[in-house]
Amino acid sequence: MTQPRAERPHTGRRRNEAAHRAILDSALRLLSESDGTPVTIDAIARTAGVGKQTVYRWWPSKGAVLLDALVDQAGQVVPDPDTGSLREDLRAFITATFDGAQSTPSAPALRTLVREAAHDVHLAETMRTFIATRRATLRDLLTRGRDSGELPDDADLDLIVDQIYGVFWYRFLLGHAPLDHAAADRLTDSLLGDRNAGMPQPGRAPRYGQS
Amino acid sequence: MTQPRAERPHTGRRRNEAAHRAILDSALRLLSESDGTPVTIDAIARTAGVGKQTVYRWWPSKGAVLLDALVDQAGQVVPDPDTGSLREDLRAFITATFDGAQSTPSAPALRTLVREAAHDVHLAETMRTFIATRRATLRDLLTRGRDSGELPDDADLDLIVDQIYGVFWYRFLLGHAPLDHAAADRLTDSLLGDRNAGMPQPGRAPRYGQS
DNA sequence: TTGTATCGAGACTTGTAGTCTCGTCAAGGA
DNA sequence: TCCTTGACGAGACTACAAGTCTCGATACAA
Repeated sequence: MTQPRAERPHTGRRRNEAAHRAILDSALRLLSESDGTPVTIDAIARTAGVGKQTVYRWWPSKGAVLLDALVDQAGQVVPDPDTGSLREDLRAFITATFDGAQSTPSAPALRTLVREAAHDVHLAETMRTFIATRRATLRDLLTRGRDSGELPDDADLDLIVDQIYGVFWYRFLLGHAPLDHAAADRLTDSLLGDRNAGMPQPGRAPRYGQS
Repeated sequence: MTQPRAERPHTGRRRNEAAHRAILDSALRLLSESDGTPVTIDAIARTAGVGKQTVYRWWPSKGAVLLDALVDQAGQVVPDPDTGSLREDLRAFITATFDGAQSTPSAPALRTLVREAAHDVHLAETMRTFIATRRATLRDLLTRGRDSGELPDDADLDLIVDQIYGVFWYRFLLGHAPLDHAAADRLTDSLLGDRNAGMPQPGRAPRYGQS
């Protein structure tokens, strides 16, 4: 794992940042315009006015380009609301997740990306870590809620996380049902108990102690 | 849509049922043994001792072969318990769904199949209808529960269905958390209210009337 | 000016789905 | 029995996409 860069500074022509940007832009555009058919490297390079080798000089695989394009525009902003109320935090997180995937022009892009990930090991791995940060944030949010007594001590946080992301991906990929604010609200209430939304209730007071 | 078969009975050699079976068996075996790499038609035909054209004489695409192989061995048996208790019915349905996908040797096969479906329109469509029958059964089960008052009238049945299948597919495909009986139980309780599992409780009595 | 690394361009290799062709084989009809 | 018909195994072939390789041109620094 020697780094030759440390020995000799750099000679020769520098990498072209403009080409880098053009590739990302083309990738994102093609991804957005895709009707489900996979986006090809040839198409990306051609529309970016760039040689294929240039693409592979910056990224190791097609999947890496596509994911980078999407991340680049979506930003790495993970919502992490902290209003003091678990219910409000959760509602905000779910709403932001739903909105984030739908409002941007990247919805079809993200769908295409998932399809590509099914065959691209490199992309699948990168996506997993991308998703993991969001899962971790959500889990922290739930942990706060459990510590404050808004969730019972024996609540299965992983199951709650999976119910949220399960519903999200399931509806996002199949598109058979909406991912709107109403759905976010109902999902929140379903997970925290929908009969007493926001209202304190004796039978549900915080419990300290192992079940 | 004329049926020439009605005019002239049939002449020539008949289709070989043995070849048909051999293809399905080979497909299923390769699917089961697959480590994630896609199963090729060449491999199926070769291990079945059959020409590629014979495969395409029976099925329109690779995906059709794979799905048929899986359906053939899994059977079309959709669990539909009716014990009189929604909670028990739901628990049984979820447990059966979890078990069905995992206990058989078809778990890796099903995972591979989903990956293939990402690129095969024909397969994706067939799979959608396959899944739809299961969704419908689950929805009927929930409707029974709502009619009997075990679910409130304003319960979002579609959301419950999606929570169940969302968690199922999410965990099945990612494999980061178990799909065991404990998980099925917790999911059931989460959806019906986990604080009073099986016990009648005044504050949660069935409510008739729109919210 | 010269050495070096990147550039655009495109030929090339590899792998796979699906088609086409060929000689063979089985089944029914004449 | 022989002939027609259509399925059979085998494999060549086409189409297409990922990724590699090569080439002459170009930009930057010593």
